[in-house]
Amino acid sequence: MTDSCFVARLGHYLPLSKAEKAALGSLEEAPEFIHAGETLFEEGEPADCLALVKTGWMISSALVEDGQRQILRVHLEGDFLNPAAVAWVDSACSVSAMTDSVVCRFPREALTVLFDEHPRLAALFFSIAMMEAVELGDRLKAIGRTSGKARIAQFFLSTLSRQNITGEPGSTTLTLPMTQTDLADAVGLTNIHVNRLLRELTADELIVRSRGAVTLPKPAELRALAQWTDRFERLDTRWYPAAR
Amino acid sequence: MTDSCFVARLGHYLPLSKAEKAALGSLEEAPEFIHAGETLFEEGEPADCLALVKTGWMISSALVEDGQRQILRVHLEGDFLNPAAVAWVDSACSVSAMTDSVVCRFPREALTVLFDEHPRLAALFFSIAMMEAVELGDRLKAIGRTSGKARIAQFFLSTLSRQNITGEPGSTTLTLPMTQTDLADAVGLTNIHVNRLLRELTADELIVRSRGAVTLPKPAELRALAQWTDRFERLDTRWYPAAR
DNA sequence: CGCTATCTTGATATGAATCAATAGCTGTGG
DNA sequence: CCACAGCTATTGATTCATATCAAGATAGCG
Repeated sequence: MTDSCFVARLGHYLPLSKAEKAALGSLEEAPEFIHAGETLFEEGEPADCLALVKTGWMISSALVEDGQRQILRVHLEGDFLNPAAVAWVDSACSVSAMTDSVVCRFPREALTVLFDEHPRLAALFFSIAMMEAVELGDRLKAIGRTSGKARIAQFFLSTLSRQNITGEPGSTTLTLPMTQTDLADAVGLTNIHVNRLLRELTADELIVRSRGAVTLPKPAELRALAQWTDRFERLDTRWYPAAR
Repeated sequence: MTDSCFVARLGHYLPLSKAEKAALGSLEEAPEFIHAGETLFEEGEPADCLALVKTGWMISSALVEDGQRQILRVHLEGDFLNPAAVAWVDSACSVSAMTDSVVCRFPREALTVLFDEHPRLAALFFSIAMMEAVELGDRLKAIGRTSGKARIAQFFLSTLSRQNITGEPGSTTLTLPMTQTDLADAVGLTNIHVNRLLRELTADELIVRSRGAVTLPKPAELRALAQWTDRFERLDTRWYPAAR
C-alpha cells in the first residue's frame, strides 16, 4: 500500500512507524466525492465529525450578518477539516469545495483511540494545530496592520508554501481555483480593490497571472513586501514521546 | 493543597483525576515574578519552553517593519504562553506583561510525559488550542469584515468571557489594564480612532469606562453589535480517552 | 509641582468601499 | 457553429471610514 496524502503530509515532518500509519489509516476509510461549490460543513450546524482532504482545494469561511464573508483558511491535500469538532458539536465555520474534491470524514471518537494509543501522533496533531494557529496570527497581523498589496502577497506565499509540502518542492507556481471575489474575502478587501492591486502586482512583475494559477517570479521581493515567514516548512519534533 | 488557577481553568471544562492534577503540578514548579512592561518571550528569539500565567494580564504581540504592532492575544490566569514552542524553537511572537504577573515556565519536555501518560490531558490541551484558534478566526473575521465599533465590542466581550471563567461568573465588569493605544493595536485601528469610538460607545451607553476597567451594562446589545459567539464557556469532552 | 504618559479634539488626507458600467469568457442549447 | 446567459474581470467616478498631522487637556507620579 502506498502512503496516502495525509500520511505523506505528516511524514513530511516526522518518519512514521508502521503502527502509526495503520492508526492514521483508520481516519481515511470513507472517501467521499464532493463537487466544486458544495459545502461539507455548515457554520452553526451540528457536526460531530472531522474530515481529511484527500484531493482538492477547499476553504473554511464565516459569514457576517450583512452578507459579507471572511475566508478563514484554505485547505489543501492532507489537511484537517472542521478540527473545532474536538471542542464543540456545532461547526464554527463553513467548509466548502473550490474544486471537485475527495474527503474522508471520521468521527471524533476515532481520535479517542489515537490519543490513547499513539501519543506521538497526538503531539504531532497538536503541533500542526499550533502551526495553523500561528499562521492565523500572521494573517491577523497582516489584515490588521498592513496594506492590501502586502496581504495579497502573503496569501500567495503562504498558500504556495503549503502546496509545495505535498506537491513539488520549490515550485513557484500556485494553483488558485478562486475568483477575485473569493480572494477579496480571504484578505479582507473588495473584489474591485483586489482587481486593482492584482494589476499593480502584475505591472510590478511580482506576479504572473494565468487561468486559475499564479506564478511568483520574484519570491524574495514578494516576501519582503509581505514580511512573510514560512511557518510550514519544518517542525521541531525533538520533544515528542516515542513512537508506538 | 488548593487547586492552582491552571487546574481551576482546566477543571472548568473537565473534572480532573488526582493523577492528572499531580501531572499538571509539574508544569507549575517554577513561579517567576514579572513586572508590568517586561517581556518574557521575544519574537524571533529562541525559547525552548512554554509558560503558564498564574496571575496577571499578559499579551502576545507581533511587530510590523514600519513599527506598527498587532496584539494577537490577551492572556489571563491559567493560559498558556508561547504554545508555539511545541512546533519551533524560535518564538513566533513577543509575550509581555501588562500588569505585574507571576508565570511558570516549563520545558517542552514536560509535555512529553504528559502526552505519553495522560492522553486525556493531551485531548484537553488540544481542545483548548482549537478554542483559541477558533477565537482567532473570529477576530480575523472581525478585523477583515466589520466596523471599528464592532471590533472593539468583540474584544471586550471575549476578554470578559474569559475573565469570568476563573473569576466570578456573570460579572459585567472587565479589568482592562491597557491604554487606548494598546487597544488600537489589538483591534487594528489607531489610538485616535479608538478614542473616538470609545466615546461613541460611551454615549450610546453600551460601555461605562473607569480606571483600568470597563463595564458592559447591555451585554445583549453589545453582542448584537459585535455578532459575537462565546467560544469559551463550554467544551464537549465526551470523546476524550479515560482519565489515568 | 512639574514631568510624562495618556487622553481628547480638530483639520486634513488617503486607502479602500461603493456605485455604475462595460468588456470578456465559458458553457449550453438550438 | 452561433447566440445567448451568466459569471468574472476591468474601469471610472464618487464616497466614506479610518489614518495622519497637529495641538491641547488631564492625570498619574516622582
